[in-house]
Amino acid sequence: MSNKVTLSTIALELGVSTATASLALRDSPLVAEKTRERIKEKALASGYIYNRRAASLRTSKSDIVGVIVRDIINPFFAEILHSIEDELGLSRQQFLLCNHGDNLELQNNFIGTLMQFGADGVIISPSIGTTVEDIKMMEQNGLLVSMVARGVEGTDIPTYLGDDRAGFRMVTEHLIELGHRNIAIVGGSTKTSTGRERRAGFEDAFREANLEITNVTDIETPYDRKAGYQAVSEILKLKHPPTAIACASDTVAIGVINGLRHHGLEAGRDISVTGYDDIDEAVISSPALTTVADGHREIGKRAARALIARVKGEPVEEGSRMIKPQLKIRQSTTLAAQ
Amino acid sequence: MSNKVTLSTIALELGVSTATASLALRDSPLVAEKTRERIKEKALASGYIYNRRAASLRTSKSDIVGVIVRDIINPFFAEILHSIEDELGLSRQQFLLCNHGDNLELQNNFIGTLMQFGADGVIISPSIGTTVEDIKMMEQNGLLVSMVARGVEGTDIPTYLGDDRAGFRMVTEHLIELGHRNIAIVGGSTKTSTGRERRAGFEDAFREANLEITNVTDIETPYDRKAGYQAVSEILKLKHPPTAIACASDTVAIGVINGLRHHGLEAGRDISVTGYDDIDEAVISSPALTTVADGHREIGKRAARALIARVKGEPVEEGSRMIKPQLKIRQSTTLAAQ
DNA sequence: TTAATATTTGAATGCGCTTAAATAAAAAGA
DNA sequence: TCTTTTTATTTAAGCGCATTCAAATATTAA
Repeated sequence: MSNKVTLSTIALELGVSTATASLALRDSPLVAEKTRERIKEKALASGYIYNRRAASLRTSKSDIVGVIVRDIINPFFAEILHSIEDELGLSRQQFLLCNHGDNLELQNNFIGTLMQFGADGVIISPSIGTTVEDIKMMEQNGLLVSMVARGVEGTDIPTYLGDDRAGFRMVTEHLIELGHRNIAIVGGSTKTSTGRERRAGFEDAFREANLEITNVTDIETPYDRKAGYQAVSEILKLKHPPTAIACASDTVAIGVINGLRHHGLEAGRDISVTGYDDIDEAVISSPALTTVADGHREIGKRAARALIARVKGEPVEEGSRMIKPQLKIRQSTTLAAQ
Repeated sequence: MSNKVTLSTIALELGVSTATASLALRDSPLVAEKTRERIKEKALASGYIYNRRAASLRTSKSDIVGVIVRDIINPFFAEILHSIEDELGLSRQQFLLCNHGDNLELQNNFIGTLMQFGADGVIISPSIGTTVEDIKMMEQNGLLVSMVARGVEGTDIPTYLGDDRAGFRMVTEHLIELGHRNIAIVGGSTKTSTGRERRAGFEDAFREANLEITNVTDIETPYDRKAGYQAVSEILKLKHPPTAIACASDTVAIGVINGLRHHGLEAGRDISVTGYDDIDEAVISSPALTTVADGHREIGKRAARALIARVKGEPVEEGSRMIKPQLKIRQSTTLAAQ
């Protein structure tokens, strides 16, 4: 183990001051070109490693941000994380990750840890139960915030969302056009704004079509395949089973499709199933999923950009913080059986 | 923004030294009970936040480790990450994540960054091309290493792997028993040890059964659904299409199943398909996937534990670093058509 | 040649914490 | 009462870097 080489090691060996060395390594114009080269060369040759902790202690900037999502196993969040990662990489920020799993305590513990690390900020898809006070507390402690996919009412923190109401209205309209009147909703929770918005979009579509909602089964589940799979048996037990199932996410929809198949039913032929999100998998699953592209990668990117801007003290890019959804009609929906 | 309250703020207000305050907050027996309580109370009341950067500068321990995997979008790694996260949480370590995507440069850049942050160690599933020197360099710079899912030949760094050779032999034996002789292999790369091991296991099974391998198509692809989906058309074009497709991962297998369905073929009826890994999704996909449980969550857990032990200076738990695989026979395999 | 200005470097300081060594205070023993 | 032990607290010295600000040197103008 080579003895640690620090700035002063280099400075000493070269007979300059640490100040000069520091400035040289950061390409300051205050230091002569020749000196700079000598210093940089020496640093490289002696295996110098910049100590960010020391620098950070001095500058009170850490180049660390927190990323908090519900669960990275969910492709929705995994894909968002990817776009965040890309964006952070561009400005050389690293991130500490936390899956809160809608456990508020876990989330807030992690936030405390972020503050201890002197994180510059946090990109968060907040847990159910997160309050305005939680957010305020972060900002007061120097943790800049940017929110993604879920918001918290009553703050003006940059928050990037899909337009769930509009999106869910779109799928519902599509199903109505196909003749479906008895539609089950599977997945999500009315404890989240997202869940409520989707329900509202559903009702919008019916109202717009001058139809009464006579028969709606609403099953709240987690956003995963298994939940969708299991919901099927519940649905098929109903006195009047639906002719279409509108899911709150693609993962749920894929679970539903598999569950139906288990019961001998094929989505897109015997029954219609829609997803939501348009994850990578949607287009290659079978049948290819009719779903809504909610721009989740885009909101991830924008949330990251907003945070970076805030950290740099730049103004946050103007423009809508809500992404327009797009209906993707594929093979999992079909005409309602008469 | 309240002015920063530090140890010395508290010490000053209470008329004690910062040393006492520091010791008190960490429950040192060196400080009187009454004093400790006073200090803790004050700290709480004044909103004191422990500054880890300062502490870390002093102690040269950061409580940060790096986690490097190929791609977190892959459920195999996402599930491994989860078990790592759980394990790290138990000893209050945070992690910086990096998806290298088999880009060596990206990986090594990140490793450099970890050193700058003074990370205690790194849990890595190394990129293709990682050399023994790369690993040595990390250790020499104080970055303790523990490897998972992939190894690097020629080091005695704790490395936790599935037994891919044994596992792939198991699926192959299963397929042979079902009467399959013309089996295609899809996914993976012989550039990785994993890829080579699987191929060896495949050959083991044939040799053991005293069969010649007369007809094997080996398609190297990334480990994702799309790759599996696309490989199908290639396979179906063959003069002698296989009666079974053994995939290198469950994700590939699911892609293959969907691809087959696109061509009107149903896995588990017209053709057999096997996966590998036994990710959560395997059991609820349809048909439920015949696959090998390779204990990936377990190796994640063990790799994390090993690293933690090393960081604490404790001996690394003894015992095998290779997990015994287990064959999971489900519905995606069936007798070979005559 | 001198004065004025621009360029380059160095010494000192502090960021907030930990820790070994030193000191002070209290308790116990003689 | 005076030591000796024991217990409680403080002093002081960094950890490695960035950042004034003043000093030294080089450059130009007068």
